[in-house]
Amino acid sequence: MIDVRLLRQDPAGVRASLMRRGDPSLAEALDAVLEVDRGWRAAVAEAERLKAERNAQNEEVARRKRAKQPADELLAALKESGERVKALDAETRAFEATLQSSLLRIPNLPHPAAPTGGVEANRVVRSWGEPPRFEFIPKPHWEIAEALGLLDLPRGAKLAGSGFPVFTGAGARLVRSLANLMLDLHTREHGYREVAPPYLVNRATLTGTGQLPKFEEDLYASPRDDLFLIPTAEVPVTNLHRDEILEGAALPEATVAYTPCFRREAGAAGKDTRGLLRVHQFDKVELVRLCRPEQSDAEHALLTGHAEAVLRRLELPYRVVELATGDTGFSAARTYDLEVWAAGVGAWLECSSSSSFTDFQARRANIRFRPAPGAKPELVHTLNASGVAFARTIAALLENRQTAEGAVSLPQALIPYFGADRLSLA
RNA sequence: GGCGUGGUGGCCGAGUGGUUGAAGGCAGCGGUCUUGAAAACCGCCAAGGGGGAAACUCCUUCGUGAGUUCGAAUCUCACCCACGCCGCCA
Repeated sequence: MIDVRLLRQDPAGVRASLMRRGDPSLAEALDAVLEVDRGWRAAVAEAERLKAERNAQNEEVARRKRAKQPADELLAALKESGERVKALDAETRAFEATLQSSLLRIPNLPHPAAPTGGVEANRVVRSWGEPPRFEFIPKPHWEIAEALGLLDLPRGAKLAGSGFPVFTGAGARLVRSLANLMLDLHTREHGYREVAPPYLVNRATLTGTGQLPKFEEDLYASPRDDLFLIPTAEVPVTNLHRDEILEGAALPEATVAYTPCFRREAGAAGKDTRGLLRVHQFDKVELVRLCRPEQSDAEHALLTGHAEAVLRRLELPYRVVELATGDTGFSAARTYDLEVWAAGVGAWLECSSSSSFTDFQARRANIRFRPAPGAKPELVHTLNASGVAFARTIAALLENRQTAEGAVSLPQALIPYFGADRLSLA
């Protein structure tokens, strides 16, 4: 959620910043918020005035009762003003509800340094590794996986529908070894605390990180229980400290979680969806950091580096793309995507998204910290990055490291986890 | 899923309609005493939000929401959560 006080203080500045996202409808949304806010403030001021008046009268009533004096005329006046207070309270609540629901649908303000524009303005900020060269035409991962018995897409479709892959045999073992490799890397070398959170969460949790109320249709839900399957571990992990005040000394806080992710990806059928390119369920190791506001830019760089370390460890060539304002997600102020090269499909695949959310999620989730003992609480800044998503990483791994004989050689770092140096038929 | 009990300040725990924002205890902070510490004794001490340079001041808060009432921690309803027992289940 954006800061209402900032909006009151500098409506033009907020508007200009939001407009960098390139969505004209945001201007109207902002006007609506400002108008509701004016009404709200007027109602609150009037209600406060009336209540103060009534408090004084009530005290007098209590005093007279103790003194056994009559207070009939005061009671009559109180009854009358009570009606007005009730009406004003209802009005205030209505304003509040409207204000809240409008604000919850306005995206974060872009980071000043983020490039302005749509996807065409995204820029590659660095890259690592060389795309492999082959003496043969490299196959796409779904062919490799089928030949080696790593993946059973038809049976996944039978169980749940297309986009729900079944990893089989060495494929399942590969998933497990990747999870261990990534978790060990982040916990032992990058200092993250590991958690295993719920995969179903409530509305408050999804509102905290920004998926609700605006993107309910992207989520799988259990309506009877009013619970939703997490689209990313960011949701439960960031919300661990919802409605809490952290000690300043506890920041920055770094948490890692390995979970499946469930995404409806509605209307995404067709191109770019074959094999593991776009699925409804995939595993991901997620990194979440909470920090002081002044730390968040440095934390963002550090976090992105932690995600990159996974791809380096897996010896997968990748590039880092800084997203332009129009391509940046709803809650994020700035995002770097990590795109891994996949030789079989001949494309850069997004396998991690590293974002800084400034205080946007913290305000929604009410996550604060105490800058110093005894000081007033302030909102933290939240950041997260995939470290990394499995499906596309596995696709890249199979495609880049396939051999002429139809096997797949594994990167050094993965061998001890997997227990063999290659995936092959034998 | 059924029945029951309960949710009060950092913690424990009083409190069934009017100085209760909340007794008492513990913890914490300051002091007396002591070579130092402990013990004992005395004093202070809820949180969050708004305004203010500050002194200070206003608002909100007794699980959440709604209701009754001039007035609610206290009465009514709904919901959430915790614990116990039964049932079911990996």
